[in-house]
Amino acid sequence: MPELPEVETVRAGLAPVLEGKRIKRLIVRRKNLRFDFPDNFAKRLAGVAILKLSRRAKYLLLELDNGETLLSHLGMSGSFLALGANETMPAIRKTKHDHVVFEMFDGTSVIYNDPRRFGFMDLFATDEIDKCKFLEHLGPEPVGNQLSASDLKLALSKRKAPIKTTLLDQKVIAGLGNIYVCEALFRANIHPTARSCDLSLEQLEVLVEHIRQVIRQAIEAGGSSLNDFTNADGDLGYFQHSFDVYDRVNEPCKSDNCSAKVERIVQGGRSSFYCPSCQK
DNA sequence: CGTACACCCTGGCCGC
DNA sequence: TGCGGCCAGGGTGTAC
Repeated sequence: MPELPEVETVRAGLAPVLEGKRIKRLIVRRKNLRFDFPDNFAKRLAGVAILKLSRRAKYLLLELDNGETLLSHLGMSGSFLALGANETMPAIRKTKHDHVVFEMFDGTSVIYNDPRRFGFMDLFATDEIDKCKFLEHLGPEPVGNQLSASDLKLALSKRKAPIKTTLLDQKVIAGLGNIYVCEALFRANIHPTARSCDLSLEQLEVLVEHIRQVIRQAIEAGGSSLNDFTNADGDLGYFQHSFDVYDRVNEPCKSDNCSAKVERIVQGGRSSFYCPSCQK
């Protein structure tokens, strides 16, 4: 489900609920999600305070006051819901895949739900979190000033694979997923099958600017809700209404003076949506 | 090292 | 109403 903007939306929603608060009890209803939970997971978190919520790529990081950091990945279908002390579970909500519940001393609960169980949670020493196996090879964040067209040019120089699949590689840019790669390539007028190494520095400058822009706009919109993505308050994002190409096969291109229809191809087993007229 | 592909898992939707 | 096939926001392991 979630790409960078959705994870950032979750982080922003959970921060006021969890930062500075202490965990009373952790309920873990399965022994594993994608991977086994770390040893004594619930026991290690009971009584621990959460200092700070941050995000790296598509990872949510909860810095704890015991010297450890809880790293959480939402996979394709993970979501967190915060329930205040006096709030009750929405009646229509499906609870079958509520796998982890954080019960806080102040009475709030934070529930992790993940039908497909591609998500996972792990614990690492806070001072080594950047070197943990999940984060150590990540490329630059797309927003902020770490991503430059010249660095990207170098990273792509020996890549003959299509730009679409290369941009999904988290070692190249961290946090992009299928939706925002499709959208950024459309805005930059770059065809998804273009060979990565063939793109000029000028094209990459345009691409980098559009990646930054689309990610920022999606964060402002609270992410994209395709089927059921909601933020920590249970609300839907609305960036899906702004898609130019994603999931719009056979619908008209949104560019002025373009009469083409959006097409879909499969690359690396994933759908790519693009305008055959605007993207070269 | 780069690339292609199967696979992990559940659920929604579509055609029959 | 049921069933098979296909699709889905991600990442990893393997073979070449």
